[in-house]
Amino acid sequence: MPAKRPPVPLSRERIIDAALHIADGQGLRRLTMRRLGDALQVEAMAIYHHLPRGKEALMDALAEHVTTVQVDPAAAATWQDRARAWARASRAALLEHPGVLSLALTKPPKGSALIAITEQIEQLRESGAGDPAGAVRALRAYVFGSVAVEVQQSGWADPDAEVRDARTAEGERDFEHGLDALVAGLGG
Amino acid sequence: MPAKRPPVPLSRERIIDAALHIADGQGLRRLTMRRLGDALQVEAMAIYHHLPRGKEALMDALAEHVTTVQVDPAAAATWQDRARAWARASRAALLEHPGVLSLALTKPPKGSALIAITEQIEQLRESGAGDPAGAVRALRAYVFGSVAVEVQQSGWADPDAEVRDARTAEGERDFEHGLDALVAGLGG
DNA sequence: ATACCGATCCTTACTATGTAAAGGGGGGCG
DNA sequence: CGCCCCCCTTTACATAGTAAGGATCGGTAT
Repeated sequence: MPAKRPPVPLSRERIIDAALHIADGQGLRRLTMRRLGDALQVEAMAIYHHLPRGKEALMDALAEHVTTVQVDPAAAATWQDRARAWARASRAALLEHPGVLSLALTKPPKGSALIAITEQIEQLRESGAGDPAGAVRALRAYVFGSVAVEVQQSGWADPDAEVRDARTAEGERDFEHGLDALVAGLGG
Repeated sequence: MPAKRPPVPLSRERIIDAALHIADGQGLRRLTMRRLGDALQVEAMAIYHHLPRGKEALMDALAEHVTTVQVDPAAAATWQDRARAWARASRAALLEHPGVLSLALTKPPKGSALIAITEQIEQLRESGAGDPAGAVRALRAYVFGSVAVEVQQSGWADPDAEVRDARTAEGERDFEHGLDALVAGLGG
């Protein structure tokens, strides 16, 4: 009497959400197809129907998810303010899921993440930045590095640390401080 | 008839060198105990004698290896020059082994890497930097992020890219440019 | 020399993981 | 009612990490 239907049907979104939950809660190493299946009340192989390339596709999707950000262009007029808004949004997105940070830092941007980057370049160009592509590269580098150091220092990798949120007030202060310096430096 | 001795005896350094070679050449995911054993002309289990905690210890050792840098304090007098020298050395060490970059970015510093950091803080303090710990955090963040973006853009992760060296002239120019801005910003 | 011993390496075996292949059941359409 | 397709399950296999227990060697004490 096998082959029952799961309570709620599977979907790409539900898979990614569950994967993020597991990676954030127990680390990327413990994110396995079978565990992911258990979390979704489904056998592991069911996932392959929604993510045809298996775990590789899952990893790509996770990286894409935490690196895709968009900011309202109307919220800021100068390219400096837009750059800052984008950097803050990126930092927030990455800190929300420290478990997949290594993927975000390692995998080259694809799909929606890549689109978001080109959009950001366009926004900076329109608002008068010189070398907008270089500015976005520098901003991405700054955000990536800041988040990496913040997560390291929050003791997130430590399995027996009660710290489950990588965000700290000190980290935010440092981030804002360096961001101001970087944006100022991009002008010259 | 079993149990022959390997041509040249195993050692922690040889293991780490071989592991770096595999990770750089075929990616972290292909770095397996058995493959590492093959590269060393040894059975996989022999490695555990030199790295008692197994693969976890190996990963820690690799991260430690590419994040341990030292700069001659006599080579630069001002804290700005020392900061720049340290940043350049760190970047070079990380770019030399792009295969283990995700470990370096993710794992908190331990052992010799941690010692090198505290030494660097001390050097900056002695040469007159205000908030040397904050400066080192900012420099580490900048180096990490820059290298991450450089490696991403070099197409290193792409399995069928002929690019086996992540260093580019453009990357270096951007790095130096941002480094100047950051060091300037740290002064205020 | 002989007997022992500890460091180093091998063999075997077990569990966990990713995933290819094929099967089953349920709903919609003819 | 019969057929088919979509979604999920079963089964199976290659590969991974590593615990447990030998085997081999060089050296040391007797």
